[in-house]
Amino acid sequence: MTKGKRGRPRCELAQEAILEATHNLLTEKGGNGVTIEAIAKQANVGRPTIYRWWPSVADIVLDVVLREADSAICVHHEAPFARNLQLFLRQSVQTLNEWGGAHLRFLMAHAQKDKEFRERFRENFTNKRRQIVHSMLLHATETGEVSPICDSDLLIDLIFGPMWYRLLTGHAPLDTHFADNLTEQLLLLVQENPACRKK
Amino acid sequence: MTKGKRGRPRCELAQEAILEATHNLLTEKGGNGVTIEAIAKQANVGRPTIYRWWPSVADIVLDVVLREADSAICVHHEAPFARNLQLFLRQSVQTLNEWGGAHLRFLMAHAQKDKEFRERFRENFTNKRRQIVHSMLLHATETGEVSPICDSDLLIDLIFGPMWYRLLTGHAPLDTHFADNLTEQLLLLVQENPACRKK
Amino acid sequence: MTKGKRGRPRCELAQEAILEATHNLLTEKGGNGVTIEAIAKQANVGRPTIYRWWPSVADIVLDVVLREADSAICVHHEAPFARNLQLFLRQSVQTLNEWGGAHLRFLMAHAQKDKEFRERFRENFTNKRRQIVHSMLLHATETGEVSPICDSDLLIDLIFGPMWYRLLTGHAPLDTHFADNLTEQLLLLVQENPACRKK
Amino acid sequence: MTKGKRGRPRCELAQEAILEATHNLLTEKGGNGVTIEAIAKQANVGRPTIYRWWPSVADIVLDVVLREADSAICVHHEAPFARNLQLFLRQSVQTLNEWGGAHLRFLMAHAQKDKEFRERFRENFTNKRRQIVHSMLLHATETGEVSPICDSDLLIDLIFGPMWYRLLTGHAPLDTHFADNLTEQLLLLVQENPACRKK
DNA sequence: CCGTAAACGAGACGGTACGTCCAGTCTTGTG
DNA sequence: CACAAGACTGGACGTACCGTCTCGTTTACGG
Repeated sequence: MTKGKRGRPRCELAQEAILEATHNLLTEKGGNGVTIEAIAKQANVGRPTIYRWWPSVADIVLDVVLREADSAICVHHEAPFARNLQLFLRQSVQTLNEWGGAHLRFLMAHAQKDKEFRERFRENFTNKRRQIVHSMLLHATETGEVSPICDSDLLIDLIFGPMWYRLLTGHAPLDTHFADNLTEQLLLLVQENPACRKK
Repeated sequence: MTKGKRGRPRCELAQEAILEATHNLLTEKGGNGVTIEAIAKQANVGRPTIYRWWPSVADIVLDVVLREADSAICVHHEAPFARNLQLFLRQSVQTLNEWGGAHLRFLMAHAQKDKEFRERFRENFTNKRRQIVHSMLLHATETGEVSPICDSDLLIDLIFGPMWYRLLTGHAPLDTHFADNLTEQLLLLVQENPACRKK
Repeated sequence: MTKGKRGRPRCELAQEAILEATHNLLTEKGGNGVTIEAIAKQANVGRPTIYRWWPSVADIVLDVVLREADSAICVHHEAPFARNLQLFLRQSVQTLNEWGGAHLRFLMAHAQKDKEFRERFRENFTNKRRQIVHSMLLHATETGEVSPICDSDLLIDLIFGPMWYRLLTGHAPLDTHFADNLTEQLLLLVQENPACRKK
Repeated sequence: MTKGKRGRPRCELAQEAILEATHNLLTEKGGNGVTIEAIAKQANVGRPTIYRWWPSVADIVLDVVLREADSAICVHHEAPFARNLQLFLRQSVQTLNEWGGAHLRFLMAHAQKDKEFRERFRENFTNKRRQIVHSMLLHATETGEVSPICDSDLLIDLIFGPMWYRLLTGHAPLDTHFADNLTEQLLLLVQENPACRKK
């Protein structure tokens, strides 16, 4: 007997509806309104159907974010590094303000409660985003735009850390001004940085 | 008619027990074990007694952290700024590793779900911590150790952001090595920083 | 175009497997283990296949019982009535103890929840069993072994009622001793019964 | 605040409401409508409140029946045994027809699925009812109205068995005619019964 | 020095959401 | 075209906590 696919194929409409319902609930009612029950109701779907494909609400939100984020990322290596970094930060900040803020705050909150999800989140989102920046840095090093990086991990922390920090605490706005100032400071560290050069 | 105080004075032992029980639950069972119910049981206290003094679990945790943090902060302005910054980061990192990690992760997670608590958290913890650094910077500016700061808010974000980021995502360790490297980079920004100087 | 048979011929093995699986589940796991899902899995059969032939689990169990019961019934009219009655009760009691108890308890329980099944159950099982006794009584009346029966329905209730009662409540064992004692009492009612004679 | 008393004193009111709601649901919608969820809704009660006091729906129904049954039992030992027996059967039959049928069918059905409940049911209902009859028989034996009973258990089975049997299968009506006929047959067994006398 | 009023433990209350089981239907690919 | 496999909607389950609300019972001030 061929092991192949038997049985009713999984209904993609259902998954689509679940993701969309989750997205809508997040943007409309914020993180507290995102419940398995509410999603199921909004998507006209049975609760067990949700559990068949996702282990928790947070994983659905993660899928929503990944799907949107994939289409949003655009880095042109041909452009100068300084411009690229500015663009990346501006885009990130803009996304957080437009729709992604509630999503990411929800994800990070859940990641603190569920150790296994924290790893999935890190693997599928955080590290992916870091790698984008890492490759940007590598490319800029080759072209000589930036000094050789001593501890690129720390540098990347300096890029994402402040954004997350502002997003989560809300002590100051996440605007273009912030993105540009951050860009400026980071460029200072990266260009003519004696601490890096010597290593 | 002197109204004065009638009735039984509030039992401070109860509050003490609640704070201690919360602390123990957090360190032993992690964030998920900290529920009003568990705290009440552990502290041998009725649940309403808790609600009488704190509006939510997170506020108890916040009190636990504030009490511990107050005793942990020690900044000596007489020391050189570079040394002070290093000390501050090392102490912060050490605290997060020893006991404070679970606490702060719990607080930040709850701050995402409860808007009003987010403000209390920001007011009583985040901003307090920022002010310490801010005054350090001001003092160092006066002594000429660091260049005049154009956007001290951003600079402070660059200090706390990476720490929170590592704490919450867990993608890399929060160790002395990290604290020292971060110190080094921050000092570069602060000393002879043309971007700041010119403004 | 010859009509002939198109498509896959229906598999009688499947129905066999379903009945056997149901029987096994009942005897092994008791009434709670008998679900459409479990039967389908045990019989290596799709659930819709079951629904094609039976409207509910109880109907499958009824079929299992009917099939077994048909082969178990053996009444010899030539024997004296007293002996026949004793044999019938002993056999019934023995069947309930050996395998049929779980089956009949399951059937009776379901009959209380599903009105339509209750009628099918009564028609195909209860009444069939009553008729066997009824014909026994009729034959015995003709031979003069028993007095003419005034209300044979009640008499038959007195035969089956106690058995069901013990089976369902479990307050006392269903053993040979019980069967013999019941036989004895019933014979008293049936032989030289003034209440019946006079009518 | 006049909406109703909340808090602890509602305790008894809640249980009252639960029992009444269960009773109403049973009589109106039959056994299938009796769900923990439906009861909770009908009684304006949280589901956990129900679980705090009863382990299952069947136990609630059992309480409903016990409460009603206690008030319905009336046996006058001064009356002659024959009259007493007739009264008992007539009352039992009447109760089953008026309201108790659905309740008892539900109880017996659940007793088949839940072994532990079966014991509670037997202990608190079945055996209680049997003891009433048992004491009636004992008293009648002392006064000489009935022959010494050889196997009173069996005799009691002959009283309750047919009633349950008719109730559960529904093959014949549970009316006064039935009660009187059953009384008549039982009296025959009990008076001048050689099978008993000789033992 | 005793009455009284606040704070206490205990825990029941109405609820919300959870994650699971199973029912019964529908859809597909295989033989 | 009957079948297995299995995904679908949906209803009820029993559990964990929530935040609110009495219950008596301390307990230390104020009359």
